[in-house]
Amino acid sequence: MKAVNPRAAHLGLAMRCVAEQAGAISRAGISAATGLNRSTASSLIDELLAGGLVREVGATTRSQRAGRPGTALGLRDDGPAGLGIDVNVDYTAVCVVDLTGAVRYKHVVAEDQRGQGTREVLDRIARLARGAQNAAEADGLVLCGSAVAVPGIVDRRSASVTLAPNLGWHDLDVAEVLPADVHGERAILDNEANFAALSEEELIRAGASYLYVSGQIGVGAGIVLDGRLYRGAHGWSGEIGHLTIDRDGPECPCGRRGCLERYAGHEAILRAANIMSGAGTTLGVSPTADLIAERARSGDSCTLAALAKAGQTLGFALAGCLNLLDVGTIVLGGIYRDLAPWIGPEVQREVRAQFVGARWARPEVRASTYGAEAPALGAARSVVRDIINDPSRWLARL
Amino acid sequence: MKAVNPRAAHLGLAMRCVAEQAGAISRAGISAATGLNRSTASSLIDELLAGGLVREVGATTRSQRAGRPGTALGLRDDGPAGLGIDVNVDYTAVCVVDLTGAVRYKHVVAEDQRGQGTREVLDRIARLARGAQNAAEADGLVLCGSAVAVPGIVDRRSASVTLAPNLGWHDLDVAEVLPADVHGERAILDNEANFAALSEEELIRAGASYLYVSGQIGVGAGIVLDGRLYRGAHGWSGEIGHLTIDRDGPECPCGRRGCLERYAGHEAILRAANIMSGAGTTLGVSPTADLIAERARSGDSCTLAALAKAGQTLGFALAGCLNLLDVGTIVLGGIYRDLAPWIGPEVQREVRAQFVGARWARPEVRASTYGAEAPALGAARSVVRDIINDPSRWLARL
DNA sequence: TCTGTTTTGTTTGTGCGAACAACATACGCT
DNA sequence: AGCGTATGTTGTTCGCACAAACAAAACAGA
Repeated sequence: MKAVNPRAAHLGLAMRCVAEQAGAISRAGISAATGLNRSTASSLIDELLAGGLVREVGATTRSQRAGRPGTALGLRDDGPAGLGIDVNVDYTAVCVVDLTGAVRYKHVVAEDQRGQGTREVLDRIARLARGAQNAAEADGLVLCGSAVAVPGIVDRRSASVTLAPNLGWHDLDVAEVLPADVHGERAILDNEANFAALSEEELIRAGASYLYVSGQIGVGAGIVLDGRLYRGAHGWSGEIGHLTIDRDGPECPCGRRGCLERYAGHEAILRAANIMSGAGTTLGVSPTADLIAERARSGDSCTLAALAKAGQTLGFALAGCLNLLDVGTIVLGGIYRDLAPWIGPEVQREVRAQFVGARWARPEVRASTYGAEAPALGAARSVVRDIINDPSRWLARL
Repeated sequence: MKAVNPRAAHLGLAMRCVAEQAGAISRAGISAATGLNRSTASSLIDELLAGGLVREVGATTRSQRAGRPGTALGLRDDGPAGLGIDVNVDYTAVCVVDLTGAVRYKHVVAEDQRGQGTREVLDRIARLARGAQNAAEADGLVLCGSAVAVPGIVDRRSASVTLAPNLGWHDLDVAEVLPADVHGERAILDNEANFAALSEEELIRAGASYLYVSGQIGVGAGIVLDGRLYRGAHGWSGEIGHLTIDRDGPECPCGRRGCLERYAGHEAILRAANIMSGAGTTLGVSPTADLIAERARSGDSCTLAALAKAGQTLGFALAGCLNLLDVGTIVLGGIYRDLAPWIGPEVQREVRAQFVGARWARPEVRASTYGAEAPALGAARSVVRDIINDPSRWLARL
């Protein structure tokens, strides 16, 4: 229940136009696309230019047509930037993304957090964040906010971690250690799978509905409907790892039986492929995913069979999700991305067999654009996306 | 990509305020709730008063406080009204709802459509609609639009039925026969379960997320997220009837095995309870649901066992949906509403056992507010809700 | 009963932003 | 070179929201 500010709304409108067709739209083009008057569009662009969000990129848009060519507009790559941090069990990743969505800085530290105290982990995060901030400033960027991806349940209001079992965290205020709240804004917190889902820029821009399936130690999903993330009534949406595949299946630590994780989770695949990594301790996610992929490439029949079975079971579960949600696309992320050459076709086949609407439309199954860096990238992008959607907030703080 | 019209947006804002707290809010209250200036709120209300959407209801809002009492505002019950039509296999229902959401006219014709030609069915719909229109006008109302609920797949753009297998319809333009498009607006079309879900006014107003499970011949669901209906990429969301419960289960007409419908669908319950209605032909939905309820009330152990099993299976399937969507509420509609005393507890128990977040939050399982009239009512309400959300469109046509 | 206080609703002026029209500019085409 | 077309800018008008002032209607207290 809030009154609208037309100027702010129109600034966002113009900004989104520039973002969507960067380098290929002029002031007149924005006028045509939005229905605003040409003079109004000019005024809005002036404000965005002065605020350092937009710049005139080319002298001409598209030639070969009669009439005066317009001056093409694009997002500035030296304006505000977003800091994304992904705290995971066996690695921590930071990245900086500019307004155009390009990655300007990236740093990954592979180190298992489980043996360490909370204080040490937080210190490392703070150090990494400061390093990213320094690098960004040296690159002419200004950090305008930060976002942290956590493998667990978060309370977005207080920006604190409610429970992250694999990190041993509960009721922890992560935002407090970050440098980017210098600007007065606290860090945004969210679940890893949710931020990973938000890394698929192209689908979001298209306003698509999709399910981003993230295979890690567990199996989670980020749900994007009509281009917007759906978090659920309590923020626990996408908990597909414990969908029941077979009520008489193997026991799961969660107390139930036959959960999807027991068939298509990371450890389940390792076990089925007879790759038991050192007495039950899981190594870093990507290394072992690489190991599985390597064995599959070399044609190891046991591994291939394990992947086929995992893909089939995953596809079966996802078909159920499709029947409920009718999303157009399924994105395979996390370890599934690297295993997509073997798992993808199985998923696709199973989905098409079980999806009620398969006769009229075929949901697309694709590998995610980014790998392990997806959560950090999605987190950083969601920061700059906030600025693109509502530039007035950024302009207000000069 | 459309420029905003602040006046229209604020008119909608004021209208929603009045709708939400009808009879208990003054101009000053709207100003406080929206942040708009008191004079602006007055101006908006003047426009709504002149347009016949709002009226001054009481002289005073709440006494016992110092200061001049405000004039309470409420929605007019003699303004524009919505026409809702529910075309089902064994009955057709029409109803008229005024701005306040009250049902002003209701008429149900129980007649099996299956033996009849498309033309005859359409003629009956047109006749019912005209009857409703006449009754509404005699009651001082003005129909401002109509909505049709259909058991099948619709194309909302063209407002035509793509496929309704149980009616024998395909690619049919239903809107053309309705009288309410006199006003230039074509009828809105949607799936039965979707409109039924929209009949839960209270939850929508609260902006809640819920799953409306509609038990009919099949089992469907309407998905409402944050107070808005989610229809899916193709408009096929909520097809939970063919979620697989047991891959080795009984065959289903859809070609798969062990679908939910085979366990918790209407016919499945009838069969399990040993109530086979006349050699396989299903009667009207509510009659047989009443029959089941009657037997259950009389303590028939076979029926009670059948209901318990159906509830358990339904709950199992819904728990999976909850893990994916994390909605706060599950609403049991269709035949499940009348059977809720026996099915509800089973569903609730199963959901709490299988829902991952059950330790921290318990999703509510409730029976739907309305029974067989829910789709028609939801359809009619969605018409008036459109006016409440954007009164400027109505005001523009004087 | 009278007065001060508080809240409501209306009136009046002011300023901002958007629409509109007119004009200047730049380019392609003939 | 001249014409047509599309772009960008400038100045004016208009709609809309806001602030301030004022009137009205209660209540509280002397």
